[in-house]
Amino acid sequence: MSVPPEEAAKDIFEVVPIIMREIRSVMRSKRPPVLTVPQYRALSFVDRNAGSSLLDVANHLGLTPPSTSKLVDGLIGHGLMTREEQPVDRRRLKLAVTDRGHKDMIAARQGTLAYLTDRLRNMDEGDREVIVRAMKALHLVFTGNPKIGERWG
Amino acid sequence: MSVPPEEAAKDIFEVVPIIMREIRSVMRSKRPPVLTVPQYRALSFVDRNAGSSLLDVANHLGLTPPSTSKLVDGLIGHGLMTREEQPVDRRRLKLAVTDRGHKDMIAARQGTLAYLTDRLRNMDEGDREVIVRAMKALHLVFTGNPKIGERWG
DNA sequence: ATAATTAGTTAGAAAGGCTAATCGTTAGAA
DNA sequence: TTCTAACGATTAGCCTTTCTAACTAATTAT
Repeated sequence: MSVPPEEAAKDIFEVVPIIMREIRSVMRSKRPPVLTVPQYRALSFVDRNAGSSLLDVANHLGLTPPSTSKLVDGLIGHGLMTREEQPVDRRRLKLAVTDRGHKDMIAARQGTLAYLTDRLRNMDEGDREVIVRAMKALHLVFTGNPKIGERWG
Repeated sequence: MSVPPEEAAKDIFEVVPIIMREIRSVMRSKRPPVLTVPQYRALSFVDRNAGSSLLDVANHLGLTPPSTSKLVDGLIGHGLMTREEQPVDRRRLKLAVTDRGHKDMIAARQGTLAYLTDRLRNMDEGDREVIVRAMKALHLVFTGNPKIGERWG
């Protein structure tokens, strides 16, 4: 039986915001320290791509450069990231994650994954397989990249 | 082959924020009028459940009553919702969506669905079926409700 | 050399979220 | 029945996130 794209879109639009709210809520509930979802995403990205510029991060997060600048300001203020000048092109920043930033990022990830894992533990195993396949397909559609998981190194 | 809950959790945590960012970005890009995701969700809920109280909406959105009060204030200020007193219990509000609120909500929904549909159009049909099944399973896990789609009336 | 482009920041506004305190209404118990 | 407890909603005050517009500094191209 055929599944039109409209139907899949409807279901995604219904369910994704619900899950996202849970994720946000879990990440906010850990304290201290607190990492918001964008903060976590920024740390994670720079951690994987050492020496990223501000625009690299902005593109990855889907934020404007000013918003990203403020976000990075905050992370630096909390000692989770550093901002260096590059001799090659003095306009471009060279961002890097500090040890503490790395630790906080891992902690935030673990906390959230533990929560999600717990939610998924009692479900039908076939459903979990379907979810994994769906996430891979969606990742491809929305990023052009078929591979999930580089993020986790 | 067995899919442990940890793996599904990881994939969800990777992919859901990406999709959510797209949804948010599409909803923000329509103008005028602009509806944010929580605004859309509040309108949609009240539209389906005419006469809802503020707490009903707050529970649905997962927000505190004060936050919801502000959100509703904004919607009323833009002429998208009305707030009435109930004679039965004068503490409880009776919220309702105006014609314009209904129209804006439909427009926001259509715009977002059109975007998502477009993204999903060129994918393998089997993948779409997997996505639909995954969304239903996730909806059940995160809401306790197996049924998606009441939202759309 | 000067103009255009690029990277990033600052300024100012709006939205969205929280907790704590308050007000009016209703329900329950002495 | 009265008085107290609980409930629904708002206000006040705070902080964060995001935007757009305007700016500075550095680099590239004409």
